Amino acid sequence: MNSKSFDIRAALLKSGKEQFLLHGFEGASLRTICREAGVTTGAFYAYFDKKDALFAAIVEPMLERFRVMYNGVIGRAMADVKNNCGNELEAIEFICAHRDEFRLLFDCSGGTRYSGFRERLLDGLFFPSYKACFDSLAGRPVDAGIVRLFVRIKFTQYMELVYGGYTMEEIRRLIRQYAAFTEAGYMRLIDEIKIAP
Amino acid sequence: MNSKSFDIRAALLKSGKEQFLLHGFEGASLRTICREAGVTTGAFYAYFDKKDALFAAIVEPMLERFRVMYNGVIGRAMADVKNNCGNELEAIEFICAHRDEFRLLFDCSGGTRYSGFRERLLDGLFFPSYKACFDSLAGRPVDAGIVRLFVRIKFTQYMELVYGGYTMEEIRRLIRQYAAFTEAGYMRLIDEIKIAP
Amino acid sequence: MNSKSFDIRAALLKSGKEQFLLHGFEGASLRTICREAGVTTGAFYAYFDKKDALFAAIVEPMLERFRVMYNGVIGRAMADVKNNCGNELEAIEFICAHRDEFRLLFDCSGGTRYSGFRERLLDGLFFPSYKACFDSLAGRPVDAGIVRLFVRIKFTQYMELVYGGYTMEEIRRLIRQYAAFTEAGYMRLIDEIKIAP
Amino acid sequence: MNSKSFDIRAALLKSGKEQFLLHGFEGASLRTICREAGVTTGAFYAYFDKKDALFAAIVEPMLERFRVMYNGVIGRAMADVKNNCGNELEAIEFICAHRDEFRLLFDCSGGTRYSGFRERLLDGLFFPSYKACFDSLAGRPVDAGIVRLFVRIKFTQYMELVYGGYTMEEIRRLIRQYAAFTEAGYMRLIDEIKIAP
DNA sequence: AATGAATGAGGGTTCATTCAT
DNA sequence: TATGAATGAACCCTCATTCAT
Repeated sequence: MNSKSFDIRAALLKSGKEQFLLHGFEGASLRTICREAGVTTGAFYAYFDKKDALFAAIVEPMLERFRVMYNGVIGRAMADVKNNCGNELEAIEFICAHRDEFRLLFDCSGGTRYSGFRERLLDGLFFPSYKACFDSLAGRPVDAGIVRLFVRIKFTQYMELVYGGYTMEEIRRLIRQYAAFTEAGYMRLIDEIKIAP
Repeated sequence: MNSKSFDIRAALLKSGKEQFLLHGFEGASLRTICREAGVTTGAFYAYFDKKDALFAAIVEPMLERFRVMYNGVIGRAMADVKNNCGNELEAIEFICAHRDEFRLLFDCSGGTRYSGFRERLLDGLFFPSYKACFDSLAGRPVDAGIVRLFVRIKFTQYMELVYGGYTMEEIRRLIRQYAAFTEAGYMRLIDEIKIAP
Repeated sequence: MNSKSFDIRAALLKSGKEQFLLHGFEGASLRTICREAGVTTGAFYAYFDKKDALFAAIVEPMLERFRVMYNGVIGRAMADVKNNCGNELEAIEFICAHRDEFRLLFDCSGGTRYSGFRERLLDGLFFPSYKACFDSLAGRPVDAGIVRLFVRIKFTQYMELVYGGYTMEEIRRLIRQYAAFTEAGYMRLIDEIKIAP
Repeated sequence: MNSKSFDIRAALLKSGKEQFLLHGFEGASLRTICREAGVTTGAFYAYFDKKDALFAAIVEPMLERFRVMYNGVIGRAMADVKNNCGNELEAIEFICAHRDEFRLLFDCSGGTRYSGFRERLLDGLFFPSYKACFDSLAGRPVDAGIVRLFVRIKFTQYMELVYGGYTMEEIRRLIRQYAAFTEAGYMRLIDEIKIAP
């Protein structure tokens, strides 16, 4: 792969990302993607098998690292659930650094192999790990519904930060400010989990 | 408009809502919509100018009432910001009662004039009214960023409830339960808004 | 279906038959078929689901009658195997009357649901019925290989008549002339089948 | 042409033959042919002008020898038309030895310059030589139709043997067996040619 | 001699929209 | 008012062929 083909591949990834974000996977036109990349439609298929492969190539490199990272974060969060703020910040920073890719996965992946990614992530990855975390904290199985809701709300809150149009610097500040809002309530939730059935 | 035309129009609105929810605006086929409504494609254009007009006709009646209602809610919330929980519950009940239409606007409106509805709602409607509310409470302009975040987070929390598959009864219970989590922090936020620059 | 749509359907069947015969099913272009029929490509799909459905619509009506007729022919041939010449003439006349459709099925059906039609016809329909016929004549199971060969050769001979560019009148004459050639040998084959192991 | 070019050319001929047999000339992909040959698409055009030239290069060497051989066979058949069975066996053996190439010409040549090869072979080569043979035997012009039919039927019979999945040994045996069927009738045909107008 | 990226037309198919009836 | 056939552009994708390297 010489530097020119690298450029074309990169240009396709770039315009693909743009078009998928604008119109969703199915709504985006390969012709437009190619035109924006300064390439004919035929050339596309020298780089990607199908439309779906372009989408995958945009998100997969990030996903690889996300999977690795998330396992580390969740491990540490399990070990120290009260002070998992630092760990979560790490995760948020990662997501912020790849906010486009996550938006692709959440909102623009209909018709790809990643369709339903958000639900699988929440119910298949975040929920089980948080459930285990809370169960361990409470010393007993806590209500699944409340955990599920907690996970989804926590997650969407972070997504608001990510998609709110803030810079990473602003996000760091907002999280600090917001901690004032959540910490007191968070402590109460932990207590309630420990006490209530 | 006789009763038959009314039926056809209603059938188109119904099947349009179904198909838009299933496949999004751009993904939905007008032919399928017409077939499901038991109507020919030609007949469609006797009732609606274009595909987009069908979408608008589905959401607009609800939007009219929502705008009216929201102005009422925000007025009362302004008057009693500490106990706006009841007011918000009214709004949530409205959204729950029209959750399909809101989901159309949030997740299925790409390609319509309502594309980006969520952002416009948050930044153009909710944010200004909450900002005014908080400014009035604090007696001075409070930090716009923290208000904007507050609005977005509060909103997404409610949306999780609305789209979490809960019944209205469960939602009421969850909001009460969840209040344990938010109240303490909420009070602190109010304090901070009152005190901090 | 008004007379105009009937015309278009008929025109599509006609130009489809022509193009499929010229270039085979896969080699034929739907755009060309439509152009020859004086119709846009989009219109095609008002009459046929897919390219394959056009092919099916061309051959299926004839096939229906062929199946019925063949069962009749084979029944009579079984009853009077020595003088089945008349029966076979009936079959040949039918095939001649639909020689284009048979050529489609034999030589131009790659890629359609009828792919391999010739082999299925010979091995699945003609062979079993001739085998039964010969077994009954000989009073014992005759060699399957010789029957299979007999069937295939007999069949291809007839196909030569059909595809030889002869008129039906010429074919009748040739079959009569040709009978002089085959009859003597045919008698010997029957004898051999009766005697040999 | 060094040995490497020879290898590449040979590899292209080999994979070309395979792909043309599998998918027909038009259905076969030049890219696949090149990939199977372990060669880039660009390299192909160092050896062949166009796709069609590859097809020609596959069948032409065999065709050259076939034409030479056929002229010899027909010469001897002319000299001894009654016992031309041995001569024909020679032709069949040749075809068997190159059955792939003949199948390319008969069934896979649509779109090449050899399209319609079978008809040209029968009407342009076999028919005239058999016609001359029979005219000479009868001492006068015999009916062209009956000769044409004779040629076509004889040919298709042999082709059934060649493509029936038999070994050369089996084919020899079947021809002997089948002679029982044809000989008697064949004699009558000769007589008829000699006598009838 | 050989590469393989790039072309651009064409493949089958679906689409929102129009219009003669 | 209502039809539904017809349009023609656009969809994703594959093709034989070319050409700068």
